[in-house]
Amino acid sequence: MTARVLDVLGAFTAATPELSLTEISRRTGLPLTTTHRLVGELAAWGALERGEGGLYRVGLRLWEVGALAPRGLGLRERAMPYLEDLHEVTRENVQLAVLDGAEVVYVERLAARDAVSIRSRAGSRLPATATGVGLALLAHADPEHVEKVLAAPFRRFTERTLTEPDRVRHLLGEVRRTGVAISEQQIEMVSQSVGAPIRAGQGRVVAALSIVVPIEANPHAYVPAVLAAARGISRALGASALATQP
Amino acid sequence: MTARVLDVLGAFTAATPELSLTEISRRTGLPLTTTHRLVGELAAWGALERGEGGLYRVGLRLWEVGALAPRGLGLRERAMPYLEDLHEVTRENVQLAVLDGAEVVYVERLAARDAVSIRSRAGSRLPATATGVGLALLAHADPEHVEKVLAAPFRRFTERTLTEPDRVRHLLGEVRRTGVAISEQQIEMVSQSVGAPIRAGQGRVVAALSIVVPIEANPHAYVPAVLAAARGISRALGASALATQP
DNA sequence: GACCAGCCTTCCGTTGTGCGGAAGAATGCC
DNA sequence: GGCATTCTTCCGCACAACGGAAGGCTGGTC
Repeated sequence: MTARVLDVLGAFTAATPELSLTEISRRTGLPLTTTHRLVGELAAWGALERGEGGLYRVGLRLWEVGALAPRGLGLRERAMPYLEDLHEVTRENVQLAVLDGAEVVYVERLAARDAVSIRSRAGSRLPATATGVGLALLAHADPEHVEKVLAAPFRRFTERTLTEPDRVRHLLGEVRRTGVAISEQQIEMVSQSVGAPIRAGQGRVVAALSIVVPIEANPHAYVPAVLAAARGISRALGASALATQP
Repeated sequence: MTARVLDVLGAFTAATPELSLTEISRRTGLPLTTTHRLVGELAAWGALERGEGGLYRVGLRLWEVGALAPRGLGLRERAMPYLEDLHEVTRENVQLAVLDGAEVVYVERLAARDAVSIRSRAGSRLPATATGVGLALLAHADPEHVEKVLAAPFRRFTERTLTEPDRVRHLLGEVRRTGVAISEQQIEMVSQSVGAPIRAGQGRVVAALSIVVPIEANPHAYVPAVLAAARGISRALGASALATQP
């Protein structure tokens, strides 16, 4: 029955953070009565909250428990000073992400006012092969895992989105050599990103950061600043036993 | 049985973000077999993750769902530019919090390198009456709710921590008049905070921000900057129907 | 190398808790 | 006022969750 509780929580998305009881029932496929009961129990604990209009939303208590995730806010807490430095120095969007299967999950995103707009937000996911952070993470991931990722279907956003496994393998080799991943126009035609891996104890790559700049900009100009921030965070994590990815 | 699943999640704390199976069983009072089964189901979904040493921790998937909480990351996402402005201009610690019962929950905290150290982190809680953000929130809360809060036992941190209901009532009146809450030496003897309410659609107070400075500083000097940031965030939230507190 | 303590995993008989259809209340729209 | 939709409550039923027992695994001690 645990699965049902989690299905209810999984019904909420970034696009629809507030749902009616009936809508939750529809999305989870559970009978209305069952949904009513589960939602009531989740609300009593604080995992869900009910607004004035009768719509349910994720509650503060769940956010608090979620905030204990070492790979979530735990990571961003320690990375934050370096992200802010990079953000201040470059005046561009800065992102921090971890690998989860074939996707990256954005743990933090510092948007810049006049910068090119980006579609990620904290908590959102994108395919690893289509992002600077993802390429930086895959370049240092277990080769078996990389092959699994490349064997799965690719998701396309623009005509520049990578879709051939061999091109990705080649690019990952370049990333390993240069230490940075440059991803051009894969998500939006107007932007590119420069990503670098972040290491924790024993040198394992546990996260990546990237800066997102307009396609007209020279990405190589940002490489020193991105690498400096990534190294700063890596040093900050050096004493921590933050676990590696699968 | 929903309660058991949530009890398992509730076993994790900021002090102990990683737990063994036996420890989870101990903390929740559940038999080992039951704990094993529930933890396995939570891990299969991604709400928990198991590290190499066999310890469990809150998983990314739960953080992602938690990130959908409008009163959590939803709020901070929109507040962030103003928090960063305040942070940059003042070079002090900046916090964003919401009221939950008799406590405030910190949704964001921007620490400053050379600033007085503070004990809150995103996801942590403190009594509302003992903090700048809490006083700013209570000043504009439903009077019945305020009386409930004042009727409960007070938690003391320093000899300056407020513990008399009448003094709090008086102070809340001042906060309503001046628009800001100054909380001196209530949590740590070396610091004080300046808090201001943040309003959403229809003028309801839904959150508060504060700046934490050394006790030697003149708190009134920060009032204009704090109010400006609070008003900026309030305007940013004006178009949103972010719900009010209970 | 043997032994022990502590932790974790698997099995399986038992039972009580979760299930969900039915009926009705509430709300908003025409 | 009638209707459609959503939400709430009741309660008989059955099966999925329960958890003790047994055993495996690991690391430390002698």
